Amino acid sequence: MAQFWKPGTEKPRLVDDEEGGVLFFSASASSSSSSRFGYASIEKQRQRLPVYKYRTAILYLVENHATTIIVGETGSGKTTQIPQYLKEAGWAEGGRVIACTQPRRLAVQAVSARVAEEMGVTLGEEVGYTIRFEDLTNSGTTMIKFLTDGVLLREMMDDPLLTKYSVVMVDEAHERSISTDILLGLLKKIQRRRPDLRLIISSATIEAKSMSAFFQTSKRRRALEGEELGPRMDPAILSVEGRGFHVQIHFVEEPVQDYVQAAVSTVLLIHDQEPMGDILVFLTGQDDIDAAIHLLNEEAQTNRKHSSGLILLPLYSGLPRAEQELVFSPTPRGKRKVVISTNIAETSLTLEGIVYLVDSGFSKQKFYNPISDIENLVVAPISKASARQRAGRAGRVRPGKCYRLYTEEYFSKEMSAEGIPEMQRSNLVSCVIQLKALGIDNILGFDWPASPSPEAMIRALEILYSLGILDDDAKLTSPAGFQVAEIPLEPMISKMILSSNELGCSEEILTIAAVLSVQSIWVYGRGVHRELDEAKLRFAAAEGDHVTFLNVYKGFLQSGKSSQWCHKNHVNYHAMKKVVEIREQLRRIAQRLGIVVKSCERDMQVVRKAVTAGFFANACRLEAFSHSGMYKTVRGSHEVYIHPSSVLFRVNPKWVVYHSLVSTDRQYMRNVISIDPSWLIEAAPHFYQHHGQNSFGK
DNA sequence: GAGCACTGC
Repeated sequence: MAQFWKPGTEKPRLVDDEEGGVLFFSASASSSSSSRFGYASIEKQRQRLPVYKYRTAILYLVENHATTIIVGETGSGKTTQIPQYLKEAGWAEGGRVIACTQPRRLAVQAVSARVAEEMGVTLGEEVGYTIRFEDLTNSGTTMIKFLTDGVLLREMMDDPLLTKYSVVMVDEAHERSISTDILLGLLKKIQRRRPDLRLIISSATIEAKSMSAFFQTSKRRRALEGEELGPRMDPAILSVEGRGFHVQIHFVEEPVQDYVQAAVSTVLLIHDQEPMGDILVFLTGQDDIDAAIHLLNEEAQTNRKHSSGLILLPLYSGLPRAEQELVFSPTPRGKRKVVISTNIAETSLTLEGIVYLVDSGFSKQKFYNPISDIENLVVAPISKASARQRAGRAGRVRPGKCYRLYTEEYFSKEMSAEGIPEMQRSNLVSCVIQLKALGIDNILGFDWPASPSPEAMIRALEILYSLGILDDDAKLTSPAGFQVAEIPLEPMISKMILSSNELGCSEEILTIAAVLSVQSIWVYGRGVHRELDEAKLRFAAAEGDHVTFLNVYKGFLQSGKSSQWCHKNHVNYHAMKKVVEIREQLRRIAQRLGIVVKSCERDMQVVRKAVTAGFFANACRLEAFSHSGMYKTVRGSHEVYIHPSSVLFRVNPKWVVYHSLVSTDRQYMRNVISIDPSWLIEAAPHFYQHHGQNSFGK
């Protein structure tokens, strides 16, 4: 056991040649372990950040290149400093604005607050931010604006050339979210019309080359532009080192059979043999995490000396807020904290004090099959980029150790360098409608950083056509198409809202739309399934989950939005507050679109019709003679089941539509409502035209 | 009979 590990090293930093006119600054390899001193002035602190050494170089490159790619490791200070350098160099003069996008709302808020503090200004004035539902900027005074990439996309609908921005910095571009990829594609287009616009793409090492290739304009274009004044069109690449400490990498010598068991053994091994310091374990989901904690607890009972002093903390998004926050509490003296986490700890939140890292090499990832139109969540191997990111989590406070539960040979020979961009793993309905709203007609010919499959594109176009959002020429219909594009929700939900106007149930449908937009309004946790089921029964509606949501919402309002009421009923208080907030936003949007907000009172049939009008593509029929509750999708005859969390579980109405599928050993429909099949033909004659009368018989 | 993570006027 003691010789389980074979030390290895991380792949060295990519230091590349200068082919194709790409300028490359290599960072010095110094292990920057300079410590921060307590009372240094903000200015001194800023100068100590690794990125400070590159201030002049960055400003030079931005001045002279249309696109600059910054390869920066965590802790380099690039996100907070570069926008300030740009402002100091005059890029915000004359009413122009410097934009910096982030993939996450929380990051936008945190970073903008930090920058405002460093500049000694009030947040919302010179430095501001915009996220969905929150605009803390002041047009006229805001010079540096942080925003989510999705918000910047929305801004393009009003101002396609982003004329008020002088520089757009796309941060964390290596995460390759759908909105980042759309944004990169559009920014490249804008550059041709606006030579004055500068782009900064911040990316992890491993992605820098493909980013550079993407922004490289063709030789012919460059020859044409060569004579003109203006920035060079070829991208520059600059590498900035981070502030992380060295992390020693260990691989297993033989492949492991069971990564949960291996993770547990490794935690015990570290606890046995290594000095104090907290451990972070990456597993794939709640199941794995609960199993690992169970095994470690068992160990604690049978072999006390092995595991005494371990504090076991699960971490995943579905965990109630209070339990999530335990991972941030300081470790008591003489104890060792073991955080067992999903990918949430890889990007979304940062744990301080982690010294040991156990990497299973797997995560749950979404995949999309355009033929069946089904998105699956499956356990899949992570990429080298992810492995590297995970390892880095162990070196934030002092040198750390990373234990990888896969072999070095597997890492170097089989693990893919980078993950598959989300664009190539998703249903593209939302993406297509956004591009259409931005006036991009030739979607199949769009210049993407990573092209989605034509099948997925065609499937999205087909569904949008059936929803009446696109016409025969694949243009947005008026008014429905333009209205759906305005609503910041999944197009199927937006369509449901539009239909509710005609059906006279918009009050109810707005509530349902808001509930479907939050993760879950229920509190679920280990060992409380039965209590949750009982609580649900108090609200359960025979029609299905959507109508059940209406009952919960009504109860919540009647309780005076009480957190105690939520606790008593296993309802997630934070989720319900968000529902109220989103619903209010949707109500305003609906009114702006001319929707009359009206209640259908007790008539749930119209509510079900409105849901069907949006979700007809997800219609399923119970298999006759099936006692196992097996359904088949009307479109593709795929085998699906009602999720056990649904109020219709075991009720099994003959016809249902679902909101989403989750797949484990089976495909489970989540959020299900019973319908009458005749509504399907009413809602989408084209979609179901090839089905004869018989297939809809009762 | 049971849920990776984000996000949008």
